[in-house]
This record gives sequence, C-alpha cells and structure tokens, in this order.
Amino acid sequence: MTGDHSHNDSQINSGSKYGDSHKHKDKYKEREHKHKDHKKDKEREKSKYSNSEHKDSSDKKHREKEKHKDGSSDKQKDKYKEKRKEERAFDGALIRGRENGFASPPHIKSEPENEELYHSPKHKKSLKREHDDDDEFKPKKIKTENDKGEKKVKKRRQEEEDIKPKKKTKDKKGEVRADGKKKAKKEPEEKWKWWEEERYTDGVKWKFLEHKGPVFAPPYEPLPSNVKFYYDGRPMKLSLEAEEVATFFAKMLDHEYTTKDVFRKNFFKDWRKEMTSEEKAKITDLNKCDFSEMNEYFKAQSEARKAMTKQEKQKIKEENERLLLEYGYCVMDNHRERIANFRIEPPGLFRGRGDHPKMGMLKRRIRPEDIIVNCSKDSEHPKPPPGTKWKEVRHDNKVTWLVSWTENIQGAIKYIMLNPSSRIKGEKDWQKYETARRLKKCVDSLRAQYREDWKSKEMRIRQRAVALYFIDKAHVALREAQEGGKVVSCFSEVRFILFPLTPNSQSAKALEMCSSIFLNLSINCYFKILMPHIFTSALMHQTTILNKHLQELMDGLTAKVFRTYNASITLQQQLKELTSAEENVSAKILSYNRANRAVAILCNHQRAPPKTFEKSMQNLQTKIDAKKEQLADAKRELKSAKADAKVRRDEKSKKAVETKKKAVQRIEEQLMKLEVQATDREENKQIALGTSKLNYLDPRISVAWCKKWGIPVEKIYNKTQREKFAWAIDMADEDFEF
DNA sequence: GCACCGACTTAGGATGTTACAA
DNA sequence: TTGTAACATCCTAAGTCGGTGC
Repeated sequence: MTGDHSHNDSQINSGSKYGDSHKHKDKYKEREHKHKDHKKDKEREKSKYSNSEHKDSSDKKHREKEKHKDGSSDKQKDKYKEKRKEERAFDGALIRGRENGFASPPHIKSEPENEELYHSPKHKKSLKREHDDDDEFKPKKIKTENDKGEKKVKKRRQEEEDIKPKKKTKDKKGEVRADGKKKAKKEPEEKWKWWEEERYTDGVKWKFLEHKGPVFAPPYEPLPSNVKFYYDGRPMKLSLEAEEVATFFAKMLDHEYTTKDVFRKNFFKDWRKEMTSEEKAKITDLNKCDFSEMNEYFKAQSEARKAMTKQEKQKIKEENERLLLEYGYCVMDNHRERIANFRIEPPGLFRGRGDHPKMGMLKRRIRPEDIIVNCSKDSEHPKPPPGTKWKEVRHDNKVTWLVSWTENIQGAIKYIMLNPSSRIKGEKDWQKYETARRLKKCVDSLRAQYREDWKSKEMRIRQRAVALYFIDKAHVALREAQEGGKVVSCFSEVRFILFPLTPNSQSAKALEMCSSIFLNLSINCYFKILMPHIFTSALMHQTTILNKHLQELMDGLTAKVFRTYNASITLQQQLKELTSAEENVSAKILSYNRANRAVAILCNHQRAPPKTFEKSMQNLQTKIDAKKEQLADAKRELKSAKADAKVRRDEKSKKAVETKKKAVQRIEEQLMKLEVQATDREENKQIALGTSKLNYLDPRISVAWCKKWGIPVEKIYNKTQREKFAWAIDMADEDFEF
C-alpha cells in the first residue's frame, strides 16, 4: 500500500531521530545539571534508608520530598522529552502525511459489523474471560472456545485453597527443563492454559509470589598491569574506582557517542567524581586521556571469547542456564513463570537516544541496598548477598513487579517483571486487543461525531475534535511539554500542523482533511503562527482531560487504543486483500509480510538499514543471476534431450527428458524463491516489523490466517513469539474476526 | 487544576546463536 | 570446516496513562 515510501521521507525521519537536528540544538544547550554529587547522593541515601527494612510511611514521605527538591533534572528531562516527541511527531507526520497515513482505508467502513457484545473487562462485575462471553453470544464463531466452554473452568482461587503455596509446589511445576541441552529442549508438554481460568478482580495481581531476587552485575575486574592508561602521553595507574569508569569509556571508543561533546562532557564530569584527589588534580582534560590500550585489550578479550573452544563455550552456556534456572523463574500462584529481566542493569555510561542531554553520565552500580523486593509474606523471601541488606521487602500484590530500584540518571524506577509468556502479561495483552475490538464497534459513530464537532460553535469542542482526529488518523498523541515552567499538553509545533497548509508542501495533498479541519487549524494558526503550540492550554490541554473524554466515548478508550485498532484492522484487511488461494506457501508468506509491513509503515516503525544490507543484497542478486544461468542451462539441456528423444525414440532418452524437465522445474522454483526473498528483503530495508507484530497486531488475526491457509504458525511466529501468543494460538480458529 | 510519580508498555539497537553456503 | 547472513534474544531507553497530593 505504500510501496512508494520514498527515500526522502526516511532520510527526514532517521535524520532527526538520531539527533542531528541542528535546528533545535539551541534548545538543548548544556545546562548545569544540579544533579547531586554522586558521593553526596550516596551519603544521603545511606542516612535516608539506613533503617528502611520496614515500610515506613514517614520515611516514604521524606523520600518523596527529597525527590521533589531536586526538580532540576526533571525539568531538563521534560525539555528533552519534548524535543524527542516533537521530532517523532513531526517526522512521522511528514511520512504519514505523504502516504495518507492512518487514514483508514475506505474498506474499513465496510467491515462487517461485529455483533458480539464487547465490554470492558475492567468494569465487569465478574471478570470472566472474554471468550466466555463470545461463547454466549456467538457460539459458532469461536469453535474451539466452544469446546472449551464445556470443559470445567478451573477456579484459581479454589485451587489456591486446595494447594497451599508451600515450597514443595515448586517441584511439580510444569515446564521444568531438566536437560541442559538447548537443542534437545522441548516445549513443555503440558502448558498451563491460564486463559481458561478466571481472572482476579479488584486490582489484585497475585496471591502468592516467591522468587530468588535479582542477579547483580559481576564485580569489577581490574585491568592486568600491562594494560595502561595514558595521560598526556605518560602512563598513569588509576585507582580502582576511576579505572572502572575509564573502562566504560574505553569500551565505547569505537562508538560515535564518544565523539559527541555532550557525551564527553558528562562522562568527564562523572568520572572525576570517582577519582582520588590526586587523580582529580592531574587529570583535567579529557582530550589528553588515552584509552586506546584499554580499548585494544577489550577487543582482544572479545576476540578471545569468540575463539574459545567448544567446551569452554559450553561451560559458559551451562553456567548461564544454571543461573536462569535458579533466578530466571518465580512461583506465582502455583505456577512457575519465567522472569523477563532477572539481571540488574550493569554499571556503565548512559546511552540516551537522540541528543539526550545526559548521555555519557555514569550509570552507577546497583547494590542490594538499592533494591526493593516484592513478594508474598508467606513465601521464602529472597536473600540478599552475604553481608548486605535489601533496601526494603514489601508485599504488594496490587503490582506485578518482583524487584525495583531507582536509577541515578533520571531518577526513574526500574523493575524486574515477568516474561511476556506469563499469565500476568498475557492477560493484559489479550485485554488490550479486546478493547481495540470494542473500538471497532463504535469507531464509525465516533468518527462521525468528531467530524460533526469540527463545526461546533464552541472552540473547546472543536479543538477536542481536531485532537481526536489526529489521534485517530495520524496517531499524533497529545503530549506534555514544558511551557514557561508549566506543563501543558499540546500537539507538535506549529510547523507540523502547518505543513498541510503550506502551498508548496508535498504533504498538502496528504492528509485528507475536511475543510472544517483546515478552518480550525487556520484560526489557530493565524493567531498563533509565531507561538510554539497550537492549542491554548486553558481548555483541553491535559492529556488526562482528553483521555477522560475518550473514556466517555468508550469504556477503556485511550489514545493508544486507536493505534492498536488501526494496526490490527489494517492487518486483517490487508491479509484479505493480498492473499490469494492459488499462491504457494512462500508466496503467501510474502503476502503476510507485506500486510505486516503495511502496518509497520502506518505505525512508522522504522529501522536503520542493516549495515550489511547492500552487501547481502548484492550477494542475493549474484545468487539469482547464477540461478538464472543455471536455469538457462537446464532449459538448453532439456531442449537437446527432447531433440535427442525425438530421434532415438527409446525409453532411455524419454526418461532423460523427464529428468531434465524435473530439473528445470526445480530450478524455476528455486529461482522464484530467491526472487521472492529479494523482494521481501528490499521492501524491508528500513521497516521494522517486530514492533507491530509484537505489540499492535492481534495475534488471533495471524493465527486465523495461518489456519485458514494451512500455513504452519511457525512460519509466522518464532518460538518466543509463540510462547507469548500461546493464548491466541490456542483459542483462535480460522473464522476469527478482529 | 496542576505537577509529579509509579507502573506499566513500546521500541529498536546490541549482542549472541543458528543455519546455511562455499 | 569455516565464514557469513539471518534470526533470536537481550537490554534498556522512552512513551503512556492513571493516580496522588498539594
């Protein structure tokens, strides 16, 4: 659908995304970040949390106050955020503008209305599975569901009563992989079908949770004495602390980051904090620092790692697997579930994306004293490493995280949570798609309504309607931005809104806007042409206000539901359009990828073309050429074999003809496969399919498509994806309609 | 009503592993 | 057997949204 995705567009996009944007540079002028001195920080934390083993509300308040005091960094963050969002919105809008973006294809309207009853699980009295309702109202649609409906529905709560979460339960969890060999690893035979059970109500996420806590980053290993750091041309032995931070920089020497001023400046500032006073006195200029020997050492190490013998590699692998087995799983409500990120982020230099003002800052090492552990009271609590204490152990079953800590760069909280294959993530995912399906039911009237509202006499209503239009069609979400110290929500800069009005803009044709939209924009633009934002903050500038409005329109509706809905409905529609029954499997998969790609383009999921793209494309072309030659040869041979057979008229030559014929056929097939591959790859050059596949496309659409056309689901989803979408694979049959 | 924050979800680059061709 | 491309997984930054407290 967007085959003409132009080169220009992508340049615009990736260009600004990766932070060149000179136009805005002034915006991010270096500011003295008042972020605390690292050491002060440490001290304060020490005093703050010295006796924080127990949850203490006054302590918490105190902590909060402390946090608020240090608002400077947050402001900076906001400012930075603002810029990033602007760029994205602007770039995305340009691209989508040209391509007529999210404007739903005309066919969407003609989608048969789904008569199923949708309701938000959130507000249901009984949080029974959505498909239970499907069964009730449309039994024939989801056959498999129907069958299951007759099965007894296990009651989770009852189960809990029956099997008290004593330690022993762990041993019998289904998916234990006893054999260390990965190749031999089997999918667990009996996978828990959580989707056939009841959900919790009232925000309870679990009743029992037990885990072993996080895995900390390995301690720093000092450099061997022959690897030296040089200052001003002379070797210099660094203290352990300073050396460690230096290695972070040395490891990144080949990266573009280390050439950036901001990065260098932030790094140097934080590095100096780790130095002894002598070092501090001596090392005053980063440009005089020579890390190259260190850099080479790390390169050599990584080479050595690659060159390790099979046995050595195997040993490491086994150790990793042991770690995974021990720390990678938890027990949540009688089921053993995989943890997503059980390793604590190691220390290093912060790699903010784009022109992040904090890039290069030191991400400090996380210690047990920074860690909040969340688990059941009656579970065996994870033990902190000997001689250390957790910051806190809490038992909050209204949240899903197992471990959390606050990082030092932005002051944000980081979490350890469960794998996407877990019940807790899967349920949420499923619910997300159900909300999007409910939007499908009312999207037409909703669209009609906001179009109507463009004409409203009330400015507030008109603006809201324009906002909705953008959210729906261009996925320009309202966002928060700093404006004179106040947080306002707004759309992107005027330049973004203006582009459809600029006469020479190619984008003018792009957004199929009604005249009343133009009118609304124009009014604003005339008045605010020099202002940074389009909408006045007085009326609707809180994201929450708009979201409240969305809630009124449909239960559970937020801006992001539009994205899910538009993506999924587009996939379904594109699959219908592109798949033809005559095609063979690989052609069908190409069609699937094309449908997926259409969605990725809509959602503006871009990627940098792989570094090896041109080369690999060339290689493929060479292969194709060779195959063509081979085909020509084979055809010639067939021809002469035929001629031969005509003369000889014996069995042997007849057989030879058959053989040659088959050879030609085989080569033709191979050639086609290669050509399909080339097309697919070329079209995929700058598009990232993963994000939409993983986050926006209702997996049941893909599963239904696979079942309908007899495509093995493995061709569409790899193992991890199949684990994540197990619920969909199990429940959707070929008739599934999004 | 505003500012801020916690708890998630989304995003895509980096790194590791596997499959396949030479 | 080796080198390489493709694919999978890991990692963590960034975005979203609702809640809270002033």
